[in-house]
Amino acid sequence: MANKPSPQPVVDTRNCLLAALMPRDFEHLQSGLERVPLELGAVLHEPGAQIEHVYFPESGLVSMLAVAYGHHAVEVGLTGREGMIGVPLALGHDSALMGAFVQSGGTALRLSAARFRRELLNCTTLRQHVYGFAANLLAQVAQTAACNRFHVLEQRLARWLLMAQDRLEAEQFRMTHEFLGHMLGVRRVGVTKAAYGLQRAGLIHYRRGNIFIEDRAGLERVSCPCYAVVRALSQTGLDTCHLLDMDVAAPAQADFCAKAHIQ
Amino acid sequence: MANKPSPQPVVDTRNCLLAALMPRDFEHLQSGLERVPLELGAVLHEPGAQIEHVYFPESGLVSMLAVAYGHHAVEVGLTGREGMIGVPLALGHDSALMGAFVQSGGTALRLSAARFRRELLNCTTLRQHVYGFAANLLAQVAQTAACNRFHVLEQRLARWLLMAQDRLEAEQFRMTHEFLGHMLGVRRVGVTKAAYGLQRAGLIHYRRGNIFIEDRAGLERVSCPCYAVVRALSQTGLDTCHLLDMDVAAPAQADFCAKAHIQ
DNA sequence: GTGGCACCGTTCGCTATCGAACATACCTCC
DNA sequence: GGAGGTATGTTCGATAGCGAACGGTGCCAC
Repeated sequence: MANKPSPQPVVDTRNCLLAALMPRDFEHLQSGLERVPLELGAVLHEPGAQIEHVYFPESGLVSMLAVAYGHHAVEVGLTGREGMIGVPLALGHDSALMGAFVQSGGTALRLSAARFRRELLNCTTLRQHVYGFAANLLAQVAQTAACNRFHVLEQRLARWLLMAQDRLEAEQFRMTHEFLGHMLGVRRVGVTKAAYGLQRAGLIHYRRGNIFIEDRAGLERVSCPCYAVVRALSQTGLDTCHLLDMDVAAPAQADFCAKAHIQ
Repeated sequence: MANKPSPQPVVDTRNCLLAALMPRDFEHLQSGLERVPLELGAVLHEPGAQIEHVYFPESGLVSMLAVAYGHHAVEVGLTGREGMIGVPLALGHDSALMGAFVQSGGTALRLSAARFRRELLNCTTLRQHVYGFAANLLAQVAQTAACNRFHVLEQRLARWLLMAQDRLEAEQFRMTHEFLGHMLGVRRVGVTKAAYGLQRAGLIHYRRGNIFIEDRAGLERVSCPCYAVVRALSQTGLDTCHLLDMDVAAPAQADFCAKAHIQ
């Protein structure tokens, strides 16, 4: 806790979990890492199937999906270069609990499942960051569950766009209404209506599969507060590497329970 | 991995995570453990607040809640003696990510946050079981998110009753429509209608806050498959201590993605 | 340039659930 | 044995989203 010389993270990758490692640790890991493209639409993990590789995205966007038997999938988690795909493995569970699906192309570093488990045992820093991300993911998934239950589509769409923009670090990205519908668990038609609303309000505009964020602050206003909540929760607790230089005013967390008091 | 004499778990507690420890480990832990009643309606954790204690239920039922700002809470996770309350702490996150609320009274062993973190470092077995439960929880929360989005109330109610029965190990338990409404994130009236449907079908019957499960197999039929899915996922991977002597035929997991294929 | 396709816009009838009431039955306590 | 509280039953109008369909429009390939 004293003022040790602050560790110089290796910046050989843009993935936050790996970039936070000490040079020594990262070098040790390097022989197992393989840089692979994340191609749009690729399925990284099928739910229930054995995990072969874990992925550390460096760019792009990966959705984690849960499937309601007989229905479509919904997105329950979303990560970019701040996280990883394969959290269950770190928890000792060798099959995927959620589907993982590339939403927006990029690259990732991947590691075999066996190697990942070994490294996790050897490297405290890696373990800390991976578990920190696991906690964030749990928070995100839980909030998404509530959000899916209560908030109307327009709010949820705004939230999704904000989350995507944070991770893609761009004002514009490719994303059709059809895809958004799959993520939000609604029909394409529903997305069109909601997106039209946001466009009319001057918050976004879109055109043939390209979405442009026009007014981010405005989007934050119409989005459900789940956006800010997840962001705030992910900043408390373990000080993990964080991609976002956020300036969000943390919402009043104190009265969550008051608002939802049972009885 | 060889045939060591199979470890004799201490059966000093009915909590599965703790009961799975070696005698030596459990004894070491004992000085920090305190048996406390879980009183119906007690709030064990407030979301966002510092975690003071972790709880290992021995009986009773604890819900984990996520709050949609300005709305009610929904249950995103449910545990009894097979799990614990305070998973984020094991992941290095010292504030609660979800609310925790006693649904049905019982007792728990509790441990201070600091002691828990220490023991977790020292005891491999504890770590394995806690992380295994964390994985199960993640799966449960993710599935609940999808379930809340897609399935109709009657199915979800049936699922909830099954989960509760598994954990309470009884055919009958106290539970009003009002409470169920809070758990499922719907109005009391909605629960009354759905429950009435289940009662007419001879699957349950209820009376002034007591619910009796009459036909478990029937409930499993009308419940959404999320019930079986979560149960199945929690049985793959790490072989954690499991409360349930289940005979469920694992659902066909292979075609999850096929059903939900994104194009 | 024209055919085909991917993407977006719109409509219609339908259903689950909502919010807000009000009505009834049972249990407990004095 | 009545009073009051708790638990369940019922109703009414409103609405978000569903499923299915069809129409338009810009882009690209041939």
